[in-house]
Amino acid sequence: MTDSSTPASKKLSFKQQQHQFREDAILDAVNRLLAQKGYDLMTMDEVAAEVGIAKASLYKHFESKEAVAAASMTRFIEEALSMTRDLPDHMKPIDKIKSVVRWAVRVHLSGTMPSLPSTRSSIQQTLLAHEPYVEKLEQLTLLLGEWIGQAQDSGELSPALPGEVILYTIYARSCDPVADFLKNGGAFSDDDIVELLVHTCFEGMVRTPALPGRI
Amino acid sequence: MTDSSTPASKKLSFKQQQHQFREDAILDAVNRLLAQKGYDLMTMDEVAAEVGIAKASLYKHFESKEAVAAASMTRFIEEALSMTRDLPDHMKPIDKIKSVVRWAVRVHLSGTMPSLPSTRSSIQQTLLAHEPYVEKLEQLTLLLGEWIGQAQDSGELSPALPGEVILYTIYARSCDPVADFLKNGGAFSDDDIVELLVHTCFEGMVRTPALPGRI
DNA sequence: GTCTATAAACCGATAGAC
DNA sequence: GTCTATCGGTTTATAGAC
Repeated sequence: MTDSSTPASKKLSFKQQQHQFREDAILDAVNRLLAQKGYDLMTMDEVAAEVGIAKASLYKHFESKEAVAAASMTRFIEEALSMTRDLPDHMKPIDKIKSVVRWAVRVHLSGTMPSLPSTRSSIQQTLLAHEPYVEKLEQLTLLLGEWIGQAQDSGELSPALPGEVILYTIYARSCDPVADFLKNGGAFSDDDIVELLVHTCFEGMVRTPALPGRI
Repeated sequence: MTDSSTPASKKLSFKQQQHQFREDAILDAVNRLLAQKGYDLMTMDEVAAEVGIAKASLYKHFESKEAVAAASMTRFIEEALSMTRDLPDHMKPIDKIKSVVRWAVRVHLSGTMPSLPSTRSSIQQTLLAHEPYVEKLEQLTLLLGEWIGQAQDSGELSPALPGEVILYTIYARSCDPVADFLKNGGAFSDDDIVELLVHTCFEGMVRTPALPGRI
């Protein structure tokens, strides 16, 4: 179904290209709907309507609602992983970590962040049983964990905080509802919101002595 | 329906007491289910089963699922407001604010925090049209806004941060999924989790010069 | 593969007996 | 007010024609 491996040829046939294009369109729609309404409120009728095909056609590409959501989330994690791996080597660990959060908040604001860390979604356990997703997530966690350790060793992140706390906080801030509230308020640009969130995430809200006038 | 005003008598009749008791039991169940699964995944069958009555009886007390959820949320906000108002006057504004967050995280960890700031829940707009809820929420916001301003004036909170950002962050941290992750991890006690969350919320995750050994 | 039409399950809400 | 039984609507998933 999602098998795009064609051993002995670099180019895909026209039919395969069309198939791949259609599947990408489906995943785009799912991604958008997951960001807007979350898994439970998203219906397959909506997905089909947004793609512009019949619902039955949808089930020729993916065998269930859970499967299509898992595929969408997996594609998203792959993007996050590839973005993270592409960060230049010369950056300091703390700046790499901040870049990841910055990227995630920006994606969130653009309305294409599937609601990841919602313990209250019925897809959570399905996702944790979906190996491609878990695998990529573990690789991302490994990479971030390394940088967190380095940043703690160099004193850029607090060594007194358990690594898991920092890791979970980074993941959680990527879907922080504060971004939605501020965007709905309309008083700030997306760039402002990103910087405000990254600041409160890493520096907190207390007065820091080294602060200049603005933030 | 929720009319408990009996003008000329301090005591409620037995029937009224029983009615009130039953309604409290319903709201308790709704509160628990809202915390566990959120509004959309909560079913009226579950609520009825948890209370131990038939679903039709539920509808004698509340006219709809939306109404019963709104009543539960309103009762919760009233508790938060009353807890906030009861904070001793001699406390510094920053400590009052921290106390509110501490209380909220503790409630969250106890499994009785209805999922408030979920922009992706279908009850959000219903709630904002429910006057008793909005009224209490505004009073709470007013109180917190005052303390935030005072804490910024005295330099305990960063004056460079817009007040709305601090306010929204306080609300958001009360339902932070990080608490769930850490609790599921099992490596920390509830007290530990509360302190870790409050710390990252106010002090951030960077190394603060004034830090002693632990946190 | 795509469509229309429909089955099967679930859920919010109600009817009517007691 | 509480119950059982059921309606009406929605949603996931599929059958079958093209």
